[in-house]
Amino acid sequence: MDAVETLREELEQLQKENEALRSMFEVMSRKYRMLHEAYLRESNSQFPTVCRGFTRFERPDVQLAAASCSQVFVETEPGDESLIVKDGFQWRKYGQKVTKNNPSPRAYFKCAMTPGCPVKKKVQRCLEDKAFLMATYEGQHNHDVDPTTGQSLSSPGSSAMISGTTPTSEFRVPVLDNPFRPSITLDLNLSGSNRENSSTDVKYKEKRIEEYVASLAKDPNFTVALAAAVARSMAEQPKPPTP
DNA sequence: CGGCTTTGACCAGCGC
DNA sequence: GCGCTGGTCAAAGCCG
Repeated sequence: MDAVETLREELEQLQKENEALRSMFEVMSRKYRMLHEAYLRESNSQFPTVCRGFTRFERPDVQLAAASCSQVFVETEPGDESLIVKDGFQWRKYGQKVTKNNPSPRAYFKCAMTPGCPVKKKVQRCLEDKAFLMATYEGQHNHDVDPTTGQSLSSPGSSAMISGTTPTSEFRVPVLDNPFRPSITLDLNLSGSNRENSSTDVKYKEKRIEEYVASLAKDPNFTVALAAAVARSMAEQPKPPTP
């Protein structure tokens, strides 16, 4: 009988923790919605300025003047194990390593469109969600996009969505002028998603929430990450009218 | 045959 | 000084 009682206590404890986490997540979601609404209001009045550094650039001069280091998250097809990010440029792979914190190998690429182009990129599967590839761009292209491809420019700091080349979706976390600035990723679609409600899935959700809350508590750049999430949300919506 | 990818080796930076 | 880790090099193999 003691075992049953112990289990019951553990269950109650877990329920309390679950409730606490749920409350925290609801607060997060509420704050996200408020920020998102404020962002939409702001972007309606001064859209190009607000979006600088995030997901939508329309002007090539803004693209070329943008930051020299950025990260892109690219969703891949299920079962696609390759580390190829289609971004309109030609890349030569020069190395691959398995890093300490991620069992997936990291691939190293150099821009191969012109011999002297200094741009490099690193591509690694996202640890939290293996459906995503994380590409880190360093440097700036000293040339324009290959006109034969007809694809939009996607140099570091620019963030034009790649049209017609890939069915993937992506959002970009700008690292601005500091390439060593840490960044975190947020999947704010967690609430209200259509995941199955199996027990393993509930545990998965709880674990994810726990991870998010922990990372938020530790990371002073929450605002940056939240802005990136807003940018992602913007990217998934129909393009707002430009003035 | 030339260009690209793969992969083991090598090097530099950093922490202990 | 040593070991660990990330980044780069370069030889070998593959493919069109």
